[in-house]
Amino acid sequence: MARLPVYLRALHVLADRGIVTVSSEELAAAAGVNSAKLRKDLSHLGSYGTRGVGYEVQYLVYQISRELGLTQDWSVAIIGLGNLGRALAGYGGFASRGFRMAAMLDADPAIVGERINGLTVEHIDKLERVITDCGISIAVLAVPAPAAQPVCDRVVACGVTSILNFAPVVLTVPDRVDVRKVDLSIELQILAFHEQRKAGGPAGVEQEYLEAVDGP
Amino acid sequence: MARLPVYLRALHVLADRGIVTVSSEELAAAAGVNSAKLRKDLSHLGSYGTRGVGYEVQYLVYQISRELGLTQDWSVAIIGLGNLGRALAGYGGFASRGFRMAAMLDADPAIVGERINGLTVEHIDKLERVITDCGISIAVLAVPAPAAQPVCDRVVACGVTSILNFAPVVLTVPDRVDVRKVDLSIELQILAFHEQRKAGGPAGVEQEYLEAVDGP
DNA sequence: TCGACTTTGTGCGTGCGTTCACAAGGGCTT
DNA sequence: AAGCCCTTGTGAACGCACGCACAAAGTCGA
Repeated sequence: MARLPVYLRALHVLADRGIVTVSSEELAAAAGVNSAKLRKDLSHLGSYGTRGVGYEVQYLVYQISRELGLTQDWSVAIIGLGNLGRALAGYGGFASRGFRMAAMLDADPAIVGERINGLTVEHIDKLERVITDCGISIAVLAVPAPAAQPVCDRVVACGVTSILNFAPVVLTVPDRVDVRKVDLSIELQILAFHEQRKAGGPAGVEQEYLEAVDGP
Repeated sequence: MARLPVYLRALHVLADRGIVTVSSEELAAAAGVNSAKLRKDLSHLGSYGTRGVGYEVQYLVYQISRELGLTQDWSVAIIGLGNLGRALAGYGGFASRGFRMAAMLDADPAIVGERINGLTVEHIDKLERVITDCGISIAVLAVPAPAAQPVCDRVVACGVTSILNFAPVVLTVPDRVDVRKVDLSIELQILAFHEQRKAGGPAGVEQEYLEAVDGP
């Protein structure tokens, strides 16, 4: 389930506060979901709660981490070290969750060779060798839109089966490969949509289009 | 619908290629969705297709833009100009879609006063004035986790009703406010989950936990 | 030891989104 | 002008996820 990471983060916060036990009601509130939904989610992992008491925080952290595969380390490659790639490279939330930044690749000669977060940026020509040598299992694509599909194809050819794509394109991959997409522009557009509805829905109709195309 | 921006982007690509007309089948393939779903989505906007022919690309671009509220300009404030905030400030996909970067705010004295993308970073103490003066309707939060909720509260108090949150916390807001969350760490965790399932599911059970806690 | 209280785990009804399949409708050819 | 063919728009079935509400179960106090 896609909600497990949210629960996990809430549990980490509770653990840091020294809280030992938590009820489904409390945890659900912290995670921003319905308590019945949370209990059903957790029950799919097994019966880890104690009736009348709740869930033991540390134990639940471990169980969810194991379910998510965070008890083992995953080697991640960042491809494209522009503004966004650098932000990702410096993002602390990765290393603390079992993700190891293992390689950085870029096509720009001005960027290749630079050291970011203790890693040297390699040229993308070495992609195949770097991915194989570093045992990369997850690739993060922060490249320009036109480069995304070609780079994706090369990465997949190396055996990578998980891709996090920040480029605003729909990637085509074999069935065995998982792709998750983060599109910053789309998020803003969805907000604009709701914002507009609050303001009273789309203004103008056919007339407006004709004016926009032909002039008034 | 959350898919409209995807359709819109696909249509822009088609328009750039000089394509005048597109069938639901083709557009659906370009957007990576089922053709029936696409037709149903579009029919909710009105009957903009021609049976036997398809949809006129330019006309559809306009209709979707209008539905999404992209025919008017939205003023966006970026709060937090760390690595991620800078990446967002420099992201070209915003300006080209009717979003205007109107203000930048940060708490770090080393960052305040800096010019990024033609805008001067203001101190967060001026948040209320800047948001009011610039007519901000959408706020982008790229601040550290502990700062997110307080900043969010201040922004909401200024009348902003759309927030794009990059901080890894669950924001509490009044009902009238829309919040969209982008959590980079969660995306990676979901990929790790699927990656692990491909590799044969979670390894080890109870024994592993006891070892992790108590030592072997 | 027993009873009352608390909290988990889950069966069931509901509502939404997806998809198939087809009828309605417009263009193109003859 | 008429018929064929293509594509849209949509009715209906399916499946899934959500949430209510309750029984099972375990704890705590007397």
